[in-house]
Amino acid sequence: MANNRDISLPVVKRLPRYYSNLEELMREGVLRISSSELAGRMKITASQIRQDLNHFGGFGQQGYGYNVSDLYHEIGRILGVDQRLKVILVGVGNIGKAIATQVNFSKRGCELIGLFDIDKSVVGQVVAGKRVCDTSDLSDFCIINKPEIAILCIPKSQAYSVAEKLIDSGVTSFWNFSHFDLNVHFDGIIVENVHLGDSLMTLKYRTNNKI
Amino acid sequence: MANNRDISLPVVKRLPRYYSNLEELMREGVLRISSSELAGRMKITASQIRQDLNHFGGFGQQGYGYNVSDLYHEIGRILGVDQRLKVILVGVGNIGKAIATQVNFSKRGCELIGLFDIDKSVVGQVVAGKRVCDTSDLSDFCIINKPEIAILCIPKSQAYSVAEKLIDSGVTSFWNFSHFDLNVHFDGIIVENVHLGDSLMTLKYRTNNKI
DNA sequence: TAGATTGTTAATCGATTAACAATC
DNA sequence: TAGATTGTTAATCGATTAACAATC
Repeated sequence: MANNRDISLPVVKRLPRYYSNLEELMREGVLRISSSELAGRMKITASQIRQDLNHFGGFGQQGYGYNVSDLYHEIGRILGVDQRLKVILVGVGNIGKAIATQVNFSKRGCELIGLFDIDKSVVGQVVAGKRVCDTSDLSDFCIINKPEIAILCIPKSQAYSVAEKLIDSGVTSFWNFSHFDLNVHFDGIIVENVHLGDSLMTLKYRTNNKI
Repeated sequence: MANNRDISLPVVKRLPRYYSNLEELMREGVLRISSSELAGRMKITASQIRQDLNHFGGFGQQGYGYNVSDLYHEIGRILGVDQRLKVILVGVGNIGKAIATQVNFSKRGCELIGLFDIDKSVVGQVVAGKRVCDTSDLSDFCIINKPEIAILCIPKSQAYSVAEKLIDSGVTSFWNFSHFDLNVHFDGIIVENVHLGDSLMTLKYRTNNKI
């Protein structure tokens, strides 16, 4: 079994997909599954499934396959679904509001502990059961509450100064919905980008060129 | 110059990033740039930039580099920013509303021509300047108006039947925000997935394991 | 035991990086 | 012309797939 640090990003990105497929199988009442059956369902190869899982340990049994419930819980553990990582969200506009209310944080081992906006007309509003705070309180809040993850739903123009503040206050991980390239401007941080505009343009290109 | 069909997905996914970096350079008034300067800005290699661009043609000049404005417009043309691809959105909940109002469709060569929801209390509302229609009108609308792209912001449980209807009515491309695996259930369609939950879990794993 | 299927090593494939001749 | 930098080919790296011995 490899050290978790050695796991490549493509493997990590597939873990949530395994997890939700196993959840589905549990709901269907399936007790065991072979790598090739699961591969058929997910339209990937059985080899890849066995390779991926064996990065984390031997969860299967020769001649039998994998116990669905066991594997589901193992992957849940790997993904830390029963953690309680503290998350804050900055920028409670359309997207921010949607993320705050729509994403099931607790199911994924996160806890949304603060919402921030710079706009005085938004500050004080209650979103997802929480009062939106003023961005000027951001640093103090982070130093006291030590959130691990910040969600950025702010305009590109504000991203640099907000990220700088957050990094100075100890935040290292960003779920970045802003159109700003955090990795280019800061070192040693962890970033997942959700660049909606880029995603749409990629889709458009593929639509035009049938790929 | 390769046929557009031969362009690999990793290359296609980088195009929007080149585009927005060139836009930025234009704003800064930079007239020319070498592959290594651009590489420095984007934290990628100059080799990759030259490889990527040469899939589409020789846009540079030996000893000089690339003309920023020319390259910007070439990539815009490749991405089809002055097209008017017809897009519909199904599921006007939190996320759907945010996408409809926040994404700049016209800037990206798209036109949002219809919004649909199954919930009677949402039907009739005006979102992004458009009246939300009933999902029961979806097939007729698509047969008449022939949208190329559908945005799915619906629950997993509704995804199969909605996608089937859309495919039967001629839609081939999906911007999929639902937690449903379209590619597994339908062949020959083009899908860009935005699985927010998966993205958050990936970020969490990376945060826990510092990768 | 025989059959099935894993865990793991080896082969292949594809993407990225390096090198350099072409050329502006 | 000399210097710079591209376009393109070759080398490397990493991820995926195939194969098979181990074993339940």
